[in-house]
Amino acid sequence: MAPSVISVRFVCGFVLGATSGVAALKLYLYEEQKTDSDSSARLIERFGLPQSGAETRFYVNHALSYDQTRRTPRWVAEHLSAQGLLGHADRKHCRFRPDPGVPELFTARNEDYLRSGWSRGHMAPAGDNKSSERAMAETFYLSNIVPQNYENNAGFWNRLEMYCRDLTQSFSHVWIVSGPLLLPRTLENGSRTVCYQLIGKDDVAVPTHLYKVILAQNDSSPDSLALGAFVVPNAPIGFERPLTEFQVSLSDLERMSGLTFFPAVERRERLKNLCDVDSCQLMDLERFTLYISGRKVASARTLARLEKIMTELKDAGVTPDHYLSNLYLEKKRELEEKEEREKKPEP
DNA sequence: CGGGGGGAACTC
DNA sequence: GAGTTCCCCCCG
Repeated sequence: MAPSVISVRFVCGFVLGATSGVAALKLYLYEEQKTDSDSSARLIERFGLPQSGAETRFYVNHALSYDQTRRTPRWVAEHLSAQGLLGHADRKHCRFRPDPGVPELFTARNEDYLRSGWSRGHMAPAGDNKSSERAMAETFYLSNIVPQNYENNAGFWNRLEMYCRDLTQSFSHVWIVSGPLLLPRTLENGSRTVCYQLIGKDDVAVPTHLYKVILAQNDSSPDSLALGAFVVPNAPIGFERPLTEFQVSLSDLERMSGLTFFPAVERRERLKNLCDVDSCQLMDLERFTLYISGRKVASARTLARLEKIMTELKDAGVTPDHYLSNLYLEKKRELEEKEEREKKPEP
């Protein structure tokens, strides 16, 4: 079958200097002051003022603001705790689908992503919602999804999400805000320019970067909050790159994103650096490979598949640890019984 | 854990 | 016949 023709579209724009922003702020303040005592203020909104659809949307276990222009979220917020991560909801029972709460005119569709060269990357991860089938299903709404590099999604970003879940072992509460960024770059002529790809008939914007803000708190010292902000390019990132390489200051991320994170936190100047009070270390290659192999062993359905997983692990130069070895032996017994049963009732 | 794809079965 | 859904396969 011939490969289908894929139209690739890009959006480019210039980033204005900071001075115009200051001017706009002054004008805004002036207008607001003037219209406060002006009855004609009502006339301007007789037929309503434009709506952006950026209001906060609440789901079982996450909340987000949707960007109707980019067909992606602006931000997605969630709260993690050790207790809340327990459960057995299975992503195999979930399907990516348009968010029924987003107007059809502005929603992304699966066809936009399929064969686009980009994967559908969760912002609130499915793996954070094993406690509830509904909560997990809602994370598969395309309002929670951005076009993400395959290797990044399955690799570095995946390990970052695992690290966030691990934090619930050290902290009572972990709040996370994740989202896409469309960052400018400097062209050869020196101009600061935003340029990003659009995919599908709905022109879903491919972010240049992804961000994650992590806020952690312990019940034992609730006044002591630790925060880390990270900006990750939407591209493959190898195991040799530490998470700390991608850490940025909160204010820098706020400048980039136009968002104010955790506005209700008092005394922000007293926030501790997460990477000072915690390792901020992602899984290394060996541990990650062992973990992935464990998941594959658990889901193996034939002995042939099971043996292939172990062979590939050996070829990768990784020795199974006790956990994986036991998992393998249990699975082997289970599959041997199963395949024996399937042979017997032959008519 | 994070993502794909194809095909059978089903519906209209 | 086209579209949808589910199941099972695969990959890093």
